[in-house]
Amino acid sequence: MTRSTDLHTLLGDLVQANSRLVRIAAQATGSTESSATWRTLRVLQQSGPLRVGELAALSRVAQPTMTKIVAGLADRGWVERIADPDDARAAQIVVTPAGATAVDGWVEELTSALHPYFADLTVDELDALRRTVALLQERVELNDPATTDKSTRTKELSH
Amino acid sequence: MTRSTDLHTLLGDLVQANSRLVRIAAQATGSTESSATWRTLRVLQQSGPLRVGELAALSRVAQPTMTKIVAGLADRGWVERIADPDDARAAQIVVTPAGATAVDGWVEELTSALHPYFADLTVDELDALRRTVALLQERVELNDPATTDKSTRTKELSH
DNA sequence: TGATTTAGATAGTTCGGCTATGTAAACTAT
DNA sequence: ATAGTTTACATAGCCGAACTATCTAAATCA
Repeated sequence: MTRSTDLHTLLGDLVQANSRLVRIAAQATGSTESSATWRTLRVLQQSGPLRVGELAALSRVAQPTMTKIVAGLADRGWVERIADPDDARAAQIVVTPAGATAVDGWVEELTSALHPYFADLTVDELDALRRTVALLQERVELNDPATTDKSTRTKELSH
Repeated sequence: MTRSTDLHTLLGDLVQANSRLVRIAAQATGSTESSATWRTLRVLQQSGPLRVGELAALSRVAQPTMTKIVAGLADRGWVERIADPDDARAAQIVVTPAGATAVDGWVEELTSALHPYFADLTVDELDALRRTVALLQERVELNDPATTDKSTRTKELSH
């Protein structure tokens, strides 16, 4: 049905399907905490301690947005600010053990909720899904946004 | 390859990658209109005229949320309410030509923004991506929640 | 030292999500 | 036929997450 040359259509469909997947996940978990919370914790978990500005850039949100998210996380005891001895303006944000437990629990809840939708995949389908996730991670996950120029990504981003 | 335990991880990674993709798309387009707007218009385009309640269910949001979204769309002239002669409580929501133009433009903008990230896919990668999108659509797109029997999904949407 | 740049916090707005509840139409049962 | 119930949607009110603009304070530089 989709033409092989129609990458545009494919990407549009991908985003739409993703959008629906996120809605399903949101409803299925019934989590009172919201997506930005978990997104931020996962970035922190995978990248280690970061400053607010770095975290904002990696998460692709504006700095004041991240300031608020971090404030919320700190309120819940899920992150801590470690003062930077060399720069009194900044602090490293680190995930606490409680934060790690919370995010792990949420991932478990989320994946359990989605599992029924994907429990009966064939081997081929699973393979395609696995390769696509790897692909998306390679292209999209924790890579620097355009503002932080890396010569290895100049080509893609300047297009 | 320890498939069933892998699936959990895979789904978690999928959602996270999706979440990042959506952030990239949001920033790349610089669209002032927001995702719920386009999501709703696309659902309407693909399903034809719907009542607010049907639209909310298909979009997996609460009915008052959809009431607000539809009000915003109507303000912009992108949808219209067609009174139902048989039920004075309800109206069919239809996309106007202006709405169709707007959503098409946004999809074009979005996919153009994402294109550089995926322009250099190999044939195999493209194939995996295409099959995954088809898979996601089958599981997730415009279908009822998991409680609905799979064999009867996809039917009750047309008209 | 004084000026500039940088990191982050505040202020203020908008939007999209939710629940609870109101209202009027449609249905149902007597 | 009407009273009560159910249904469809709107309204009200809350909150989180996103944005821009601006402020403060620290670091850096001339």
